[in-house]
Amino acid sequence: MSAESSLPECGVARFITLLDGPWATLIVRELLRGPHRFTELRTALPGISPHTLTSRLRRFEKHGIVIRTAYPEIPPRVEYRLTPLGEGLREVLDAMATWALAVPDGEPPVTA
Amino acid sequence: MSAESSLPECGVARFITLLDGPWATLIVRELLRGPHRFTELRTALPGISPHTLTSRLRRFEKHGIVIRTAYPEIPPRVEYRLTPLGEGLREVLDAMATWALAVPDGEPPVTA
DNA sequence: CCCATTAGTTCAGTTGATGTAACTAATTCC
DNA sequence: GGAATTAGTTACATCAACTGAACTAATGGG
Repeated sequence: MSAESSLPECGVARFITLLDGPWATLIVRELLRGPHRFTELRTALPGISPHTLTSRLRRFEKHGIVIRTAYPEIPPRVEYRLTPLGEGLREVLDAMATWALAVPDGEPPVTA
Repeated sequence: MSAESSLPECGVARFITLLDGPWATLIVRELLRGPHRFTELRTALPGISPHTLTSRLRRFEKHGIVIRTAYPEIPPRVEYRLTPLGEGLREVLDAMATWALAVPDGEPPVTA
């Protein structure tokens, strides 16, 4: 059963189903800067494994968030770019960043 | 080491550090509807374990996102409510929901 | 006296995601 | 001929988050 295809009705629940895990949102953040090749994404996201990167990209592709374009060259070249739907995430990430930057960084100084 | 206190500089990375895991965002969604007691939150979020709920709530409290108020009664009564900072998440969740609802639900019809 | 209630805590156990390493194809460069 | 490059894939091991059940305190009710 492709239960993974049926998204929750609640918008918020739906969002976190699509962009779960620590990497998904970060990948989108990079793609928002422009199209990237597989290796460029790996470089931009230190620590991500090719396995994880591939799985996230595949899911995005499946849901129409990114477009994968493979050029028949040697060595291979593949470009990932956001679709208009994916571009719509810019507002969400902007909202996230705006809010998060307002959160005090460390512990409030121990005044006691 | 309280490395957990130092948040990433990037707003987006910071956000997902604060609201990680599948439950964090859902808890905020509930709290956005108004203050809740511990048990009310458990009821509103079927499947969450008390352990997970407590840990999320503690983190939120630590970062000034929620306020925990314990009334010295028997049986105990504890109320969780968002701080003004936490209320600021309303815009973020709204953006998430708005975007996610625009994502087609199932597989795109096989037109080929 | 014993049970129910509330807000947790603690322990242990499982699952799923994530990372690591190695390996592939196909062509160009040396 | 052999190395390098790119975009993955596969298998395997690991790790952490999450769950579940049981247990705590303190008091009111039957």
